[in-house]
Amino acid sequence: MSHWLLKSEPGVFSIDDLARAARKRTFWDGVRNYQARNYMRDGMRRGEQAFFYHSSCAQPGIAGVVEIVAAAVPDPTAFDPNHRHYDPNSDRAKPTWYGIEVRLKNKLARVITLEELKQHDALAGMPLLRRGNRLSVLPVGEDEWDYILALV
DNA sequence: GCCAACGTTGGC
DNA sequence: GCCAACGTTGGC
Repeated sequence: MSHWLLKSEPGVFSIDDLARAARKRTFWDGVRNYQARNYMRDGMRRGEQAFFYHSSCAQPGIAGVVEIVAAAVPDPTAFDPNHRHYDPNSDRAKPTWYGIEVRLKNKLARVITLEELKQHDALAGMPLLRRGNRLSVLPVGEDEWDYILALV
C-alpha cells in the first residue's frame, strides 16, 4: 500500500469543503501534469490513503487524510469546452487526463505546516520538500507517512 | 506582487 | 532534437 499527497488551494477547494461534500467525497479533477497523472492513474489504488495538503495560502501544510475510494477514470472536465480545465487535445477514445475519487478520512487536529515539516531531518528526503517541486500529486514514503502522523 | 523553478510549446 | 519563449506553480 502506497501513500500519497494531494495538493489543493483552499481558496478553490479546502479540506472543509471536502468535509461538507456529499458523503465527504469528491472527484479529484483538473490535474494537467503528466507525472501527476501517472501517479494517479498508474500508482493510486482504491483503499490507499493520501495527505490533503493546502497550497498557495497563508498557511501551507497538511490538513488531513483522505482515502482513495475509486481508482483513476478519465477526467470528464477535459472534454468540456466550457470548463476551465478543458483540453482540446484530449479525446474520449484515448483520454489524456484522469482523476480519482477521494473521501475525507479525518481532518488533522492541527495543520502540519510546510515550515514545520522542513524542520525535521527525517523528512528532508520527501518529494514535497524537494527544491522547486510543483507537482500536485506526490508519493509519500511509509516512514515519512508515519512520522508525520506522529507529529499531530 | 515577486520570482525561482519548473513543464510545455513551437520555430528551426 | 535543440532551445528560447512562455505559462504555471507556489512559497514568500
